[in-house]
Amino acid sequence: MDENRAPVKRVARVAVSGAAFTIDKLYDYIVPEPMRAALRPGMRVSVPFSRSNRHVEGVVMELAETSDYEKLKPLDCLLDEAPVLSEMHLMLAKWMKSRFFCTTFEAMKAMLPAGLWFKKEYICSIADGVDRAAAFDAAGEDPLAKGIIEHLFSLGGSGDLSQLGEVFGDNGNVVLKKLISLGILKSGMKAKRRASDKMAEYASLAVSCEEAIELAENKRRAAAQQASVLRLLTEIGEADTKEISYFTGASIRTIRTLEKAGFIKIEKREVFRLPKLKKSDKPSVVALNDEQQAAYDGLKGLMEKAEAAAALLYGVTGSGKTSVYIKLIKRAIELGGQAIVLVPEIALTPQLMSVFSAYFGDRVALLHSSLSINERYDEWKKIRSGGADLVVGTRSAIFAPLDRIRLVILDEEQEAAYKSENSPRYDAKEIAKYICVHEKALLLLGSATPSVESMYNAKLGKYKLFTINTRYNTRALPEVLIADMKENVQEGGGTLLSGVLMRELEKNIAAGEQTILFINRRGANSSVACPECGYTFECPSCSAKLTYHSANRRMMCHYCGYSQPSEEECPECGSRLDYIGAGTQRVEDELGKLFPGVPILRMDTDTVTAARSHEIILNEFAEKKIPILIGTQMVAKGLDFENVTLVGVLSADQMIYAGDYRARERAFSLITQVVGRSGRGEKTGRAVIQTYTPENEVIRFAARQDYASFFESEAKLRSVLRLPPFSELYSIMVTGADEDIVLRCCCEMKTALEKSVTPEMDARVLGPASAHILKVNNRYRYRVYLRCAPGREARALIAAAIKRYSKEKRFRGISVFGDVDPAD
DNA sequence: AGCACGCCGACT
DNA sequence: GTCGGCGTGCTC
Repeated sequence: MDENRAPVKRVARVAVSGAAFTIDKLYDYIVPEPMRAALRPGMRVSVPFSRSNRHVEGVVMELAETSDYEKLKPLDCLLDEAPVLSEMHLMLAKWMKSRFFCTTFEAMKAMLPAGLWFKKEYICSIADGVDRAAAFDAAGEDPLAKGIIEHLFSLGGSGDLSQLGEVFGDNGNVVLKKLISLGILKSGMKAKRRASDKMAEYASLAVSCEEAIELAENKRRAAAQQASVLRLLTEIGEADTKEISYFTGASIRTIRTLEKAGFIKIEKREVFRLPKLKKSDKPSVVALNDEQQAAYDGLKGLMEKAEAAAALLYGVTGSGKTSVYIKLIKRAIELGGQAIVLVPEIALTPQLMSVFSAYFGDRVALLHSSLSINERYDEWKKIRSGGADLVVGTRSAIFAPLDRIRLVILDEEQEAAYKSENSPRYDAKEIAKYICVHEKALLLLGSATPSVESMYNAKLGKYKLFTINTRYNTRALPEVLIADMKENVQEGGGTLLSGVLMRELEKNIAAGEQTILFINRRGANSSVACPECGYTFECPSCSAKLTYHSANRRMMCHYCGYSQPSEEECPECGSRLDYIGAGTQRVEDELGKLFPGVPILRMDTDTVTAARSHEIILNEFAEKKIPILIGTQMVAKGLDFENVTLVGVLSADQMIYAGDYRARERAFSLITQVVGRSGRGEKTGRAVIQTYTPENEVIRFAARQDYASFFESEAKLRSVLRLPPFSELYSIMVTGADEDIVLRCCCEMKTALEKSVTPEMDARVLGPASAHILKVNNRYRYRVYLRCAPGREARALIAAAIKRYSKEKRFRGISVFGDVDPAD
């Protein structure tokens, strides 16, 4: 042991979960003597907090010595044996607090798997020293009280409080309180981990192979099963006892007998419930073409320097960025490092996932949203114990507990999915930058249509730019037709499918080739409207329309989760309602009429369920050669079908003109990708883009797959409008039940901000503007924006404003949140 | 946020 | 008298 270690510190500085943003800071606690030796920063502890000394969770950020012990409380207990967060992650949490306006604890909570957290169970039990007679005596004639006491005794003295509430109803709670005040019952709390460690027993031979074989041969018929266990173990060395019993038919008891006899030994070991991976084909050697090789060489050079670096890999669709990633990851591992690969949404990139597992085998850990709590927890443990060199996952995988990170890759870096839409609203790209700077690692952003911000940084030289221009196998770009929907309507056609698209569809069906029709998400949700009077169903507590979900045949509110059964008739005029939405389903209907008998596959939130995943639908599409696939965003990415020679974008306009300043960028990216889907096999593809504004340059650039021109035009526009990356945009959202108070608070905050900005910040305060959905859960939502030059001062101003206005007495009942570069 | 403390009105 | 309403202030 290290004799010269610094003296054990007596004070722990803790980030607590009970503290809101306004009062969030590190709170000091005395570490009781017996815990001092074991306590280290990064461990979770339970501490008494506030006047009531309620027990809250916290994370020890640092250890210290301090002189005024008198006012400190001692911490209750340690919740971990070893730190769950590294020094780097603790620093990251502090930085996230200032960057994303969350508490330090919230930031750390986002870093750890849910399975690691404790679920508090409130229990109620018979008080010490109270026997049956005394308890029933106290209950008197109250049947409810008698029932509760009887129930508790039948449970062995204590029960879950919420369960008791369910069994005995609201009056039960009143009686419980009374019994507690009489001292008959006591309430308590039990902490339980959300995920448990799964243990398995492994058996192996305790004797040599030769002895085991001899033993097995000398066994009598009656002990045939014992013999087969021994034989199996001589062959495979060791195995899970459950598996042994499965393969040999021997019971666990038989195996135990062998252990008692000393022939085998059994040990308990932790096992990881890992998500099963589809084994893909054996990996071939990655061969790079000249451009790929050049990019790889440059990136490798950056990585080997072991200095923080950032690079943008701009490679057109189908240019083989993945091959470059794989070689780079291999190199990072050779250097003794580890890598993280982030993908925007795991469901959309199954191919990528299986490619990585084929190359890196079980040294890959997967972290994504569709893992169960237990699987996720186990993957996290596997990573922490050094069992993975490569972590592949969605946004939160950036927090993977690796300790030798050399490379972080963000694939499709322009995707909005990298920004968290719930608190803490962090941006995985920002986190990746922070981590790479601190770990002296290489950050690699990859995209076929880089975000304006990233390309701008590349042009400034902040990111090193690598370009791959040639498509793999040098396939030709698809031929793009732009269908003017204005003409279509004048000619008496519908508003969904243009004549151009119809003719191309006909050709494709006749040729036995496949078509993908893309409809964007907005409008694909079917809000219910009366065809006669136009009545729509609204959520009673939000200013949002209810949407129909065919899975449960209910109308639901996306914002608060309210739902009601669907109705047959319009409550206003009594006419029959139809539940065919405006989106994919309507297109499917129309196509069904136009091409009777032609199979059509639909992929949207309605048809994609747990049992029928994306993958299953896509396999069906590929294998059965179904002529037409209609879908939302989901069909736009990562799919590669040889027989698809026609792609249709049904309404390009909705994407371009709806929403925030990034709508054009998103539309360009999406259309470019969709068009790129066509003709990935031998045959050249075609694409049809339907629009009411064929002269729109976003559409023209996307049709030509002309990123360079798009970037130039968009960058100029942003520069003129002083939008990111030429400025920074912050939003402060104020919510409250009283619309007047919310608005008054916003106005006052705006004036205050205008006064406190300095000329150097070059700032403008905008708003107040109502949020995209004004009312959610009966709370009105308005925001004030601050647009200014990038810098720390602005963040401090925002943080101060949040603190000040959430405490302001005049604005009682409001909540204030801050957000950087808000997504809507 | 969440909880205790304290100061007022209604009621066994 | 006291139970409980909510306004106020604090959190190592």
